[in-house]
Amino acid sequence: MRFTTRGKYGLLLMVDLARNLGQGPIPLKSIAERQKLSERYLEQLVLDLRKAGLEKSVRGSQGGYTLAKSPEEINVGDVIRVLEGPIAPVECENQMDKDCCSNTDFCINREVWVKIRDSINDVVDSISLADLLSGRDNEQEKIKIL
Amino acid sequence: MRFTTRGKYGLLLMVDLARNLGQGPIPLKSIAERQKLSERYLEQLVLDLRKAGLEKSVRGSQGGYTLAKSPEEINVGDVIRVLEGPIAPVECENQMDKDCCSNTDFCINREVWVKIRDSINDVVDSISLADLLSGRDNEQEKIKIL
DNA sequence: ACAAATTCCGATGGGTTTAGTAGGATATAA
DNA sequence: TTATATCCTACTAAACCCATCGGAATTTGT
Repeated sequence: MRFTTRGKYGLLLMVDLARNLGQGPIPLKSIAERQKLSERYLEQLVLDLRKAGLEKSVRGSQGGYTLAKSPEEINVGDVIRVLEGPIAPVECENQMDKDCCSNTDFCINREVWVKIRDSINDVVDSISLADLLSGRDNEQEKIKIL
Repeated sequence: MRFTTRGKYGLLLMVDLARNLGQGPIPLKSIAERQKLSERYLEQLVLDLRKAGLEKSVRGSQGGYTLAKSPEEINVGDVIRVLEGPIAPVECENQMDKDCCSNTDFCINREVWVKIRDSINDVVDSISLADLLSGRDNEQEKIKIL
């Protein structure tokens, strides 16, 4: 039950952009260096993020990327779903919302998968890039861990 | 973000055993037929489930498997963690509970991964095999979907 | 004693996915 | 015109998933 590096790196990328807001377009090279990731691999991620309307790009020398919206308006869930696809803990996603197969054991278990899906979506949709930068919940988190 | 078929099939297997409780040991062959799964593949899953103490086996003719505990005492989370390993949405699990790397962007994002992990564990630990059989939450679920 | 059923266990293999790398086209600033 | 970047597609090595296979060990029934 893992996200791939697409989601992991993509969120790093977006947080980096959010932190460097207002400095003009940020070239991928500098992000790759700061985050110690492959620039070439990040290229593929930003491509999807831009197409999804989460980033804007400026081509050519002095070019780079900026967030297309403010950090408050971009949720972690937006980023992750673009890079990882829709969150669905088991296959049969298209039917996960339907009452399609109510007499099999799979659909007895469907309750489990639906609840997992919903809980993950709730978490990622409740955290914005701005939240991450401000560390809003970090203290709660530390209390919980200790 | 998917579980593998191990978790999916394993839960089917356990629900099947729970349903056929009190009928003596259930041979894998009959489970495989009912659930339309490969008996050979299920073999590998029950091996782990038995070693983890969730099932008991009886070898030889007329043998099979039974739940090692009552369906009320077995949570979905028990089953899934045995078959899929610990729930951890990104790598670095061993350190996910520690305050190990507080100055990197990864650990700014750690808040996200920790919350996802906890929310999944909360869901799967709150549902027992007995809950699934009784369909306790199914009505809530249908209301939510419609 | 023997045959059938069944679990136990390790090895192997084909297909898919992941995590990049590579090549080259296009656009822009200086 | 050169250097810097993004854009886009194709490729690849390694890992992982989903089984299948062969055969040993155990138990019941005849």
